[in-house]
Amino acid sequence: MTAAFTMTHTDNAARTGLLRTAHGTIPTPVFMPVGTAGSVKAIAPDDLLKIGAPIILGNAYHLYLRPGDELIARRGGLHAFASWGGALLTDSGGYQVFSLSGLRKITEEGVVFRSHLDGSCHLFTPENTVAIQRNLNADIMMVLDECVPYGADYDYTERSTALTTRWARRARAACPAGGNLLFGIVHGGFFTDLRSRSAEEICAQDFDGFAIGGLSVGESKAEMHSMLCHTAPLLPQEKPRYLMGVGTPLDIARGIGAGIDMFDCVLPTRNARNGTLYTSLGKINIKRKEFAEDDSPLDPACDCYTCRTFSRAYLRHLYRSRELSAFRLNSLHNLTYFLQLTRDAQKAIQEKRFAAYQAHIESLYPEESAL
RNA sequence: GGAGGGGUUCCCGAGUGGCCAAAGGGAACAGACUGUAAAUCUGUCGUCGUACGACUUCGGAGGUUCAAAUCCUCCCCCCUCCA
Repeated sequence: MTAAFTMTHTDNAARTGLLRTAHGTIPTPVFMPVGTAGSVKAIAPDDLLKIGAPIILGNAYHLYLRPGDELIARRGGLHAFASWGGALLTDSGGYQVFSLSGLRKITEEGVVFRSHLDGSCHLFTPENTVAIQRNLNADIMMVLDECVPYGADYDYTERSTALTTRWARRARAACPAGGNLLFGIVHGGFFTDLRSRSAEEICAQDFDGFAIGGLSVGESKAEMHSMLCHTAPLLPQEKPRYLMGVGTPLDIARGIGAGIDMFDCVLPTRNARNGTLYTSLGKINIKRKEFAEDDSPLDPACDCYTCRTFSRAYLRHLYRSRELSAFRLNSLHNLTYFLQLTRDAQKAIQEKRFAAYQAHIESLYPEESAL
């Protein structure tokens, strides 16, 4: 069986590669738009194709609750149900352990959630989250983990990370190898020795790729960066590396510099819906008065439909008027920007000039770049 | 002509003696958002001042009172009903 991942170029720690899935081969580094409920909010699959998204995310927790993973399975899986021909990665619900912390209880067996939709109780285990993700037919599945909250003390983090490791073994055991890819997740909070131990224990298992979890949970840029730089080199070279939930363009550029291959984040789509847009000139808030009569394109360097067609003044008007097209046009642009960012990074790595490229991105986000 | 109701800070609107620079909503102006409980949330929103504070404001003019958006008098304007 051919390996799922092939590294193609390197430039110091940064690398490019090809990730083979049942729904296409993905050039890395890659940014994966988030489509929690089986839809990248405000964006249809044909738009995703046009902007060159090879893979998107779904979420096991949300899709299990509604409409139900078995209902989706009866329709041929999430690709068929959502008419998405590209690759799919699903999160196990581990992030919801963190984000819905008021609605769940963690035990050795798994996590009991009270549904945020109707309050009903549901048990998520390493085994059934794999089963749910297989019902969805995700090309890449994630093991159930606990995303440790920022500020957790050493003792809590050590116990949580050990539990995530035991869960990872159970998930691997519950999932036949050779089908859908399964990724393990390294935790350890903000303690380097726990990150090292987690990496050792997770990477000793036969996963198809390895993720770094528990970053971008409220810590400073400096803390995140130092934890990333500690952890990324501990992951196997020959497997894909995925930095979960990250991040800003700057975070992504730094992640690539640290040897990460895959990223996902709600930022481009959520911020698009909240009026913050990423451009080749930096971040702008389209709501601002200064754009009221600005007839220039949103981003003169971008060739997305939004930038080719509309002025900043019009986009501001759409946003302020609560026109639904604002969500689509803004999301289309932001996703284009994030996807282009990783494509540009691929090119820079191939041409051995990634350091300069990263420096360029740093210069666009000066207020974030201090370390 | 008669009877009644009403004019509040950009808009709507609460407030009927002091706790009122005046609820609440909207608009406006900023900011946040990182494996999505998010078309969400936060701040500012009379003037000056970093702030304590000072000053001006509740249709207009006068008055009562230690104190008035609130009570009294007159005036201006708006709405409803009856003739």
